Amino acid sequence: MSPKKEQLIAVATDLFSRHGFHPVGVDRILSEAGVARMTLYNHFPGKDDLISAVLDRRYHDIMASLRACVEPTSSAREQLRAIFAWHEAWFATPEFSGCLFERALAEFGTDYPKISDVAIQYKKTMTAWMGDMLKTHLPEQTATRLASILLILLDGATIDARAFHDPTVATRAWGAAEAIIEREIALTSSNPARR
Amino acid sequence: MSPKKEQLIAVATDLFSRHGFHPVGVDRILSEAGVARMTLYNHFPGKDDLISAVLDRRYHDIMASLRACVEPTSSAREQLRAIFAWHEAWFATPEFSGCLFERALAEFGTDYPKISDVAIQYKKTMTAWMGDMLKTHLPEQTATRLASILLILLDGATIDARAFHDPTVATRAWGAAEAIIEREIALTSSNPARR
DNA sequence: CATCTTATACTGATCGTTCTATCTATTCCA
DNA sequence: TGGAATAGATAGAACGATCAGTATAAGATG
Repeated sequence: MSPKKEQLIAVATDLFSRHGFHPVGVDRILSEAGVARMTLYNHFPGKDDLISAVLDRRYHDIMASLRACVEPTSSAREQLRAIFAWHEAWFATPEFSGCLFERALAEFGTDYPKISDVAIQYKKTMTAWMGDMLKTHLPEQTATRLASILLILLDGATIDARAFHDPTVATRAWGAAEAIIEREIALTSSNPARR
Repeated sequence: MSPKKEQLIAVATDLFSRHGFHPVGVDRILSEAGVARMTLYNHFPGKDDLISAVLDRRYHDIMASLRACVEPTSSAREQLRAIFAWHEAWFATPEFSGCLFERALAEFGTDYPKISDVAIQYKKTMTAWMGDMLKTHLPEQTATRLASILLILLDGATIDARAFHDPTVATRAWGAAEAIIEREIALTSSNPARR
């Protein structure tokens, strides 16, 4: 990919993260990236598509970073713990400013599919991934329901970590997740009929 | 309060809820409210203050609505259940479009205190309220930690309910909350030394 | 030669905000 | 009861700034 296009995405990601999508104008991205106006419009039909590209990039980066943190050979619980730990480390990052997908959803709603689709896909992918981990210990239906709860915990933790500038919410979220998982496993194993 | 001011807040609330804060211009609020330009600027120094007033109003409305749903004489668990049920009913509302406080935080971050303070105050109030309920059954420190988890669950459920257009996340969130509370109560009562 | 990037000027629209001048309703005093 | 004073609301023009996007032509790189 063109280095100019790369830099546009990188600078746009930084600016959008710090100030939001609407408040950051094309002009600012251009001057901060040191790129000419027409170069942007040669690579992207419009600002919407730049936003979309930023979210796409972010999606792949995050998934790659997450997968690198999760040892596929370890137990399901260990893998889930790694996901929550990844979030805590992320929250503690100085540049942490919430989840870009959530903020895109908050600013644009679900009316701009080009933008919101990535955000929703991210949620679905995470839920499915965690669901797969849980299915090694739990019946499918239970695992799916539990995964949706884990997503709620991760999303809620991300929101509150930003609002309170407090990375430790991830620890409490993981504590809650562990309690729920343990309870469900205990219920299932003590009552094999549920399998 | 002046009826014109009232209507400005009402119309602005509706438009902000449906489209976000940045995309809705002053002109649109004025024309939709049938109010003259200068009338707005006589009541509010600027758009920021109108947003702030909208959030303030929302804060008081929500707290009043919540308090009306929570029977003060019933048990702590019943009160908490009522809070989660209130959220589920809210999610199922046709005009539900996420939490306006969260969306204000997402759009403006914590750099505009006039706007973000209300959002953060709402979170703190909710946490303290739920913490007080839990303190009737649990030691203070445990109750505080648990309340922060309940807030995570409520915030996460609100986010996901909007993203997936699915009000039932509230039910799963409450199931998780119940599990965590039960476990904590069992732990405390079986080990009085923790009191 | 061809492709990419550059700079600059420009479009038409919209942004939040201010100004002016007129209109309407209430209030207060004679 | 009548008339002036006051306050609030009105319409509409205009402000300078910024918005996303386009046009054009020269410069760079291979």
